[in-house]
Amino acid sequence: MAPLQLDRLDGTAFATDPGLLLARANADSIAATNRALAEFGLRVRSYAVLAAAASAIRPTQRELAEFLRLDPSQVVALVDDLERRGLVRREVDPADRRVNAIVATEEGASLSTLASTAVTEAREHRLAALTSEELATLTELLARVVHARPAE
Amino acid sequence: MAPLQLDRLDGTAFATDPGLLLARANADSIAATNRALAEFGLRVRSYAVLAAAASAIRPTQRELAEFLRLDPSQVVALVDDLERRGLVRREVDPADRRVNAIVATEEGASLSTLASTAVTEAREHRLAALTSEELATLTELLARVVHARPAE
DNA sequence: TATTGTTATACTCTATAACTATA
DNA sequence: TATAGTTATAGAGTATAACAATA
Repeated sequence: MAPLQLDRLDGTAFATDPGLLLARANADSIAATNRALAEFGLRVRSYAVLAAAASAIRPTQRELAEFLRLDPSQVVALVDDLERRGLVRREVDPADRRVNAIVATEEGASLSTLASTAVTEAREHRLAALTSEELATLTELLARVVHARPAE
Repeated sequence: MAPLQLDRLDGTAFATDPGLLLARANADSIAATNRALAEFGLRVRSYAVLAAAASAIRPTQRELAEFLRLDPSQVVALVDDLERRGLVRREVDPADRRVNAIVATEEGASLSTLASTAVTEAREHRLAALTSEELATLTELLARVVHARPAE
């Protein structure tokens, strides 16, 4: 049988550039995840906001922006959309009336659960090349990188 | 001294979602890399094309699109820009005149070298939380994921 | 004064389809 | 017929600044 012909470019030095690998892996991840989310009317970013809203932690819009690497104004648009669809609510903090906690409605919470299952399945298919130990290692290293973000 | 206050959202279940971690790490990576590339008039994507063109491998536009997860039409625009600036050339393949090999000019090659140094420095700063062994592990796992991309 | 959320705007990136020239 | 590259266009995502309400 014919030998597996890997991409010629994968042999070059810059093919091991971590930033480039990150970008390629992320592009694949977004494409596959958006496909998995399409049936729920969600995309990667709206799903992330919904999942955060469905947690017990009652994130503020500011926290969502920081956590998801979004500008606060982008969070406004995402929350507007989810709120119009009855999936999340803005709850004004009585102690500081500038602040909105974003919480999932009952409908939003169950949609989040369904979507989460689909996302997990798509990921397992996509990351089948890794053992579960390797996936755990990858996840832990990425978490360290993300948490250690330098100030500037 | 005050305890380190991690992001509240980092305690939630979806904070360990590999896709989300990938997206957050990539957002940080793109932002930091674009800052490092600004003085060269490059951005992440144009740098990637230039670096590929500066390799010995003479990539075609099709290969660049596949490798960088770009649509072929996006490669046209990126190469147009680099070509206008005298950094790369399109060389028609005499054996198949539909195909262009993208090769760096002398000026493009030296800019690529300078930019590569800046990108590496920015990365070392950004990934200082990882040991070099951990970085090697992260790189290898990402490469496996990227190469194993399922058909659909 | 500083911060949260909001509006407005422009720019970059991505996705799709149709076209041409070669094969 | 099929493939490499191109053009055109629309949509999604990102970046910036200015503003109102609240602290």
